[in-house]
Amino acid sequence: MAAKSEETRKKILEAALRMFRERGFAESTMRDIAQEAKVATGLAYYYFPKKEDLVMAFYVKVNAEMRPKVEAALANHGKLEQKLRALVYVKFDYFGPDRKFLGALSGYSADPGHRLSPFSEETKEIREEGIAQFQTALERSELKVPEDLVEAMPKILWMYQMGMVLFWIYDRSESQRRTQLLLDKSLGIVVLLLKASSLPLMRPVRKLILDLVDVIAGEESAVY
Amino acid sequence: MAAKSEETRKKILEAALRMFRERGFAESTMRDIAQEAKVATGLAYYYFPKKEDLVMAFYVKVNAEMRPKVEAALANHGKLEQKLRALVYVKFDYFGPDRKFLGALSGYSADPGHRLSPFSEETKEIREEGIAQFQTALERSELKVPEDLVEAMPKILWMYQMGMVLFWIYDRSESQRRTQLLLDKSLGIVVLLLKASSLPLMRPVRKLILDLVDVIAGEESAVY
DNA sequence: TCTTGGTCTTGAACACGTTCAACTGAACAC
DNA sequence: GTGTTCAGTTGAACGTGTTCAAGACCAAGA
Repeated sequence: MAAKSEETRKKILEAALRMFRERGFAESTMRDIAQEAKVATGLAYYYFPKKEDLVMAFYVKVNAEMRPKVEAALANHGKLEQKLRALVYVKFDYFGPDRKFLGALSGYSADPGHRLSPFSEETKEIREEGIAQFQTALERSELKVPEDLVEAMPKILWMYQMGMVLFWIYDRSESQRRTQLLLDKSLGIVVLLLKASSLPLMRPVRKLILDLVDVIAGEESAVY
Repeated sequence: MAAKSEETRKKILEAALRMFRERGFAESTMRDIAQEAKVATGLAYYYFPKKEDLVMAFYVKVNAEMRPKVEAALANHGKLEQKLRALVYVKFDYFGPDRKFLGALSGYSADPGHRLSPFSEETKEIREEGIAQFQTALERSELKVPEDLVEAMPKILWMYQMGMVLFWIYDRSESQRRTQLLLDKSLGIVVLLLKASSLPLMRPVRKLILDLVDVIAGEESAVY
């Protein structure tokens, strides 16, 4: 029965996450994790070929757990600003207890070649789910996004969110007050810019931005 | 005599850089480096307590070697756009042969807590020298930077440069054509925005941006 | 010349991520 | 029942970054 195997896998993952939270990523050795899960070292590697894979599993787990809250945040029509704020806060809430341990990881975040990077092939599914959230947020908002921006806008907003999360992870101010501030100040600007972008006058500016997005997020691109 | 010691240090550093370039950072073991330098493993650690310290030494070395070229690029008055482009190109030229090996490192780039990050305490000196370059570029340009932006503008431009370099490092397109494109498209925008920012009408916008910069780059901040 | 005190230098040892050959036991075929 | 297979499991072993106790070397003082 596959149940037994699944059980073991779960036991190891849970031991790992417990340990990551308590002491941090680097400080938790695979030996300790295996011991905590009461299995041999090798077995941990049987289920998670790399230590990083434990982190990938963590991403997936948290992502799944967040889903209902995200859906709640997007449930009905409403102001875009509030929806964006809500989306970001769901992430802060769920990653909250792991902020410190995420910090240890996010060295990788800038390297799109690294599996744990939010821009990597391996995290593609999670990333696209994230982008889709912003698409929904836009659709259910008071804003009419210009036709030519419809495709790029969710990506841009997702990027904005990643920036916020990254800043939050490294924010050493008490209760991450700085992130709070940054979010307050920048959200308004983002929405304002979005509104302004609809003006007919702005057509050439939109073209410019789209070109940039194309280069940055394009097919054979470095990032994404 | 300190000369002997200096000699040994240099020998080790050179062996390391040679090896990093040939096989990459992760692939060069400290044992190999020491052997290549014909010393015991422990001695490499005597001069460079961590493997990373070899990289720090590399930063410092390249930074020093770049200085004359940078000064040449900034020598006389001229168009800002050209100066900015020149500054970025000096970096590309000097880091060119090491693009691949930089990629292996720049995992760290997002983590301001990591010594090798361009935002860390350890790289402060290099960073400030870089920011000063942009200050000079602004001073010797055709542009009159509004009083209230004088302090922040060099930092913003330095950030812009870091973005370009990061993108370049990960750019897998042939001859980094994408970076080329991005630079072409974005430089114009940057200069345009800078010019537009001088309009009296833009005062409140400037205030907004300065607030943002304050939060992001402020004292007890995460970044910087 | 001998002693001393410091700077250099050595290689073995340690902890960690990771690999692997060997073993166990349950499911299935006959 | 006996044999076969294979997912699951074990712990020893390997290569890596890093540490460290011990020794070599050398300049300066006696």
